[in-house]
Amino acid sequence: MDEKQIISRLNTEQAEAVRTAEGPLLILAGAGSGKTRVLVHRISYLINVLGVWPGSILAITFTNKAADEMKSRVEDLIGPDSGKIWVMTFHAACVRILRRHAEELGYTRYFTIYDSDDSLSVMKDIFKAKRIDTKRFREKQVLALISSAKNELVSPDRYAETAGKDFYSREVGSLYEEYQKRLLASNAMDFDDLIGKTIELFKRFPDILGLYQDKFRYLMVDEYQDTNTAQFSLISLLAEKYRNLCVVGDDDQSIYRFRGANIRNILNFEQIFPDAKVIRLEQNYRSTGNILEAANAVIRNNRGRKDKKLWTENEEGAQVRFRTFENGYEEADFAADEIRRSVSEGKASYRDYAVLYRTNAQSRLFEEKFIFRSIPYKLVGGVNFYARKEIKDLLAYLKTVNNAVDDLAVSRIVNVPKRGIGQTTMTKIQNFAYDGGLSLYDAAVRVGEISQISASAAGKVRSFTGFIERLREEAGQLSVSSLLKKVVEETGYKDMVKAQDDEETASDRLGNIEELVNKAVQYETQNENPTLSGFLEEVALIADIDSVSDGDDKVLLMTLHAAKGLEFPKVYMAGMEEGIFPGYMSINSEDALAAIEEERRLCYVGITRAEKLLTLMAARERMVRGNLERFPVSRFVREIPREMLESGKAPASRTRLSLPGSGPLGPAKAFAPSGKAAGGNAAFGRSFPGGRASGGLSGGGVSSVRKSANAPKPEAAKKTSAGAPSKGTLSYAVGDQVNHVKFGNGVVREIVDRKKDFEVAVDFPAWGTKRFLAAYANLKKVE
DNA sequence: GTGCCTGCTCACGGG
DNA sequence: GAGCAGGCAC
Repeated sequence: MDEKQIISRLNTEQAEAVRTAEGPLLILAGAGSGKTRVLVHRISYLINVLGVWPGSILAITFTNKAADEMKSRVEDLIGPDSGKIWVMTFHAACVRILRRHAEELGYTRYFTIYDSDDSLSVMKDIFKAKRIDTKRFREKQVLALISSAKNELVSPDRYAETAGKDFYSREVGSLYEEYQKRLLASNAMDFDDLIGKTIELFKRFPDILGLYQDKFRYLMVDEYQDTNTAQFSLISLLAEKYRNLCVVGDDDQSIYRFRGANIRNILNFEQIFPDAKVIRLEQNYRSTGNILEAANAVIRNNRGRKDKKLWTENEEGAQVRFRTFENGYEEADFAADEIRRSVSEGKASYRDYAVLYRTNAQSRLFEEKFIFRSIPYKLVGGVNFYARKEIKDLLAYLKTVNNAVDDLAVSRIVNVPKRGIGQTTMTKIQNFAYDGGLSLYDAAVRVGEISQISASAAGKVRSFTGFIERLREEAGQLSVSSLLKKVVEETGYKDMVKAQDDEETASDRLGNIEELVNKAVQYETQNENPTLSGFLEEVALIADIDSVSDGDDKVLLMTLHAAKGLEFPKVYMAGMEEGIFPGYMSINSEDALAAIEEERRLCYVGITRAEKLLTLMAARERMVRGNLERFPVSRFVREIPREMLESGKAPASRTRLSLPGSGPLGPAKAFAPSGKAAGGNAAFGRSFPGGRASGGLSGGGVSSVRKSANAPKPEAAKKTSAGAPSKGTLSYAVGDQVNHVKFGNGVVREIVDRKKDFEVAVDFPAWGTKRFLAAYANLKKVE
């Protein structure tokens, strides 16, 4: 494709952006203004017109889905050479660099990537080991602080320095240090480390940085408004030498402040790069005039944004609709009914629709109604596939084979499925590992040297390590999927699932296992050089949204966050209520102003997803965490001038809220739906406007449901009798001194002959009298 | 050693 | 409403 062809497909501003190949460039790309089009054509221009070598281009996106889309569109334009371009997410690019240079930083190239669940497990272990009072510190909170520290490039050392005398900060600092120590010992990095360690690599080894600066002479960053300080620093380092940095973003769509996104990166780009060229893309090709006007009306209430106004040549289209309902059920039913009707009348396909909401918890009602009306849908988000227990277990086997010093993976699977290696044995192995500076796995291999472990327990440990050894030997010859299948078969994992779950759950989980095997096969076919660590890496970096494909004729259900970058002919935005959206957390937050502006940007993102028809929905009352709450209509709805909204009849609803005027809101601080602020008395917590205390709804009703759900099943009796140990005889009598693993030595005070076993009462000097069943207590007579 | 029950806590968004 | 730690029963 030559220059003329490329330019002919673009408008004036787009063409200018494509032609600006050298120097810093900021493209302010409004929603639906064709920014992917610009990026793709810019790459084509660099290669086809300027003769740039494809391997010297690095294009960074935030999701794999965006990267894949860009890759395939570039391939359409320039052909197979496109494979040489690095089009990938921040995290993937960093992993690729780190695998090559991990040794320099004290890791091996087989390092494991920890997701947030993994990080939480590590932190819980640390809390236990350091006996941290969980009333004063919370694991998640500490992790959040560590994460923000990493996003701001604050090392444990510097954290400790700046903590000063503040007790809390000092403690967090020491937890941060310990956390990093454990990750390094496990040859593991968390998501933030992937960025941070790459920066560390570049800063400590200027020659390595130089290598990549020379390689990536042309840098492009998509969704630039969502970069955090660390990511910005990474880009700056790479761009320092040749300064060919093109960033594309929209400050109005910055919605990831909570995970460290620094909106100043885009707002101050021209200060940081004074010679930067700025190009604005303000023509929208996606939405109707009415939808765009509504979006503009909402977003103009934000301060501190770059001035811009989207416009379109598209038709005005239908008015934006606003519907109110008695409750969340009616809201969901309305959308389901409309969708089903217009599809059955042949006016639309399921894939034309998306339902967007603020929180994942809101999806349930829609799922119910969609199932009830047989509407095919796909739920994006919620519990990530790779976060499911069975998937994490099986992957932990692969991780152990790949990186045996990953203590977290080892402790996850050492007794899953059950092989009789319980907490007691594990504690002994852990102590041995700790004393000798060994990994858990190495300690387990040397189980014979641990004197307190009985021969039978040691045998069980050996059969585990033997199994891993065999897998490791075969890993060289076997494909990833064959290795995975072997793990599933030889551990008896499926039998465990069938035995411990009810039929429906078991079939779900077995399906997930099949799905994982499929993913492994898919990975092998799609990669020229498939490796075990390559597969684990791909799996670690995948996001739920990545699985959404245009092929399925399904309604999409997802959060507003997940919807960024997507577009649909018809969009429903649910839960347009004060307290839901904007959420009460932002209304009540310390910097409510900034928090609500971020919510407003989220609303803007939602509105601009719609091409032809947008429906805003609100319910008068809804169940929030088991409590019935009432919320007024969202301020965002009120920010759209009345005459722009069509608030016609809502067939599913009998009573409708009248549309409130656009006057100022009442006191925002009134929201405290969780009841926390009221010192535990839930009735006082529900202080919604005009609130009536609907006490009594939570307690009794909920627990009676739980009871009936857990009614004993007929097979319960069978299970227990099968698993019970035999009674046998005792090696000690009343008055004897005995030893217990946890409580130490004590004196037997009483032995009672129960039907199946002896009940033994023992006096311990430090613990008082404890009662055990002999078969389980494993008491040993002290001679 | 393990499974089950209970009470407690937490609770927005996600790579 | 859900997930989890801790206690209890077998």
